[in-house]
Amino acid sequence: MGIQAMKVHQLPRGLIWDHDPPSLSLGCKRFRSLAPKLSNAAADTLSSTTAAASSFDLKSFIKPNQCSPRNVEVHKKESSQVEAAQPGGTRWNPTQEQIGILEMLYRSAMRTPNAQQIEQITAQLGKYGKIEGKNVFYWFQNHKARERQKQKRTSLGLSPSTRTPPPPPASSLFLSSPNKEEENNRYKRKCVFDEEIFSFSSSILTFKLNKKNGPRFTKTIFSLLFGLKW
Amino acid sequence: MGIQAMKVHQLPRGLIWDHDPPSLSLGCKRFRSLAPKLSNAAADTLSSTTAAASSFDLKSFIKPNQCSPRNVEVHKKESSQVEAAQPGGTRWNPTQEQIGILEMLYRSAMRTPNAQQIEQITAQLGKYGKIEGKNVFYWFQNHKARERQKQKRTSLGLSPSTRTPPPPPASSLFLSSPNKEEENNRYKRKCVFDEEIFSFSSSILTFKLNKKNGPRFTKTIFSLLFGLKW
DNA sequence: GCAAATTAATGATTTATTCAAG
DNA sequence: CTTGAATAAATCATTAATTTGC
Repeated sequence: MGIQAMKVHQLPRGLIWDHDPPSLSLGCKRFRSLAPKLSNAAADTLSSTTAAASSFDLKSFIKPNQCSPRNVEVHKKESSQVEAAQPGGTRWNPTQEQIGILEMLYRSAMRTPNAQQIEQITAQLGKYGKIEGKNVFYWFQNHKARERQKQKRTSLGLSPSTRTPPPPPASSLFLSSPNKEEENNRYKRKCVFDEEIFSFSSSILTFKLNKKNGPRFTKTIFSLLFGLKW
Repeated sequence: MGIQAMKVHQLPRGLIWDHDPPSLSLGCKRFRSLAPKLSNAAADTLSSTTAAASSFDLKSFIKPNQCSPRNVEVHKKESSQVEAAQPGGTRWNPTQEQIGILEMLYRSAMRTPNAQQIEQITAQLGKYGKIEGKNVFYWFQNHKARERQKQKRTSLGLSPSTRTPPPPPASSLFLSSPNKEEENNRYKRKCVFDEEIFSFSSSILTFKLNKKNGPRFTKTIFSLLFGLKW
């Protein structure tokens, strides 16, 4: 079994935003001219690292802690509504045409469009309303995730006996996806992994070991076993 | 390096980000003239949604399932042209200067730089070696995550009394059975546990873990060993 | 010493989770 | 409640360190 897993890895994926990760700091002003005390220590470090780097203008990058998006417990908004790039609408509000096209693509098996595809889709959807590449990116991510979510919840509700949703052994190899998405093969679900490990069933561990490095791990474990001194 | 045989191909990672169609289509033909049945349904949907959208060129986006990066069983090497740029440069390999600056920024409280900041940082780091915005983005993500990880593990090892519930009864040391579901719930920090379990394959890490967490791991490991079925 | 074997570190990618607008 | 947006966690994959057998 181990060998079947020898899947060669996949192709690289693109981040869709060229130079524009989805605005990572929502309600954060830029503070470009701010020079926190921290910059001193940092500057020292820099000089100690390399002289050349000393030309780096640290101050222009320093950002106060408060800007850390998720950690801010307070004022998220009053820090001025930022650049307010969008006059009014803060987030993308897809039109029916756009949704139609996206769903069509989704049904057509598209799940994780690459950079170029996103570009093209965005261009097309742009005909029906304002849109950015990241909107397309997020749409697919969310759509995928929520489909999985729903599926999980459904299966859970339908089979209450699923105490241990058997990550079916070898047999599943031939039974998989008569009707479902092929994405099952991707990751070993975390929860499943945990469960099995915790229950000491060993099957997962064995599987994993076989899958990843086969004999080598087996050897290691055995030597460990025999060399244990507890 | 692990298994040589596994190394089947190396794609030009760096390039694909710009406008990389070629590499992404590796092993996947475009089928641009192909009109899968799926597209029919999709087209119907589309038309039902809006007539205007019908001008959307679905076919140019259709992608066969096999093209899903993670599932692809590629065999290959480059489809010729493509790379050219990086002779073997698959992933970003930061220079000392770059790392120095990044760490400096990190110590200066920067955690999640926004798009503009990333742009600036990239520009600066570009002086010391090839780099892209995504590298900066990822660096911060990883650095953050791994700091958390380390912290969590450390706190777990150093202060077992804080969170770690009463260590399992000694008597169960070798008797753990796959049925023990309660025990599963006792450990809340799944990622940590995963990590540790995973490290089981490494003699060195196992030693460390054993040293830090003692009995709990001893127990786990023994249980696993007795359950193994090679 | 050195080259192969192995481990540790970390860059890159995808999934899970969370927040909040509407 | 739905869902766009964003971050955190998990995972995969490649490279650098390090160890090991000659």
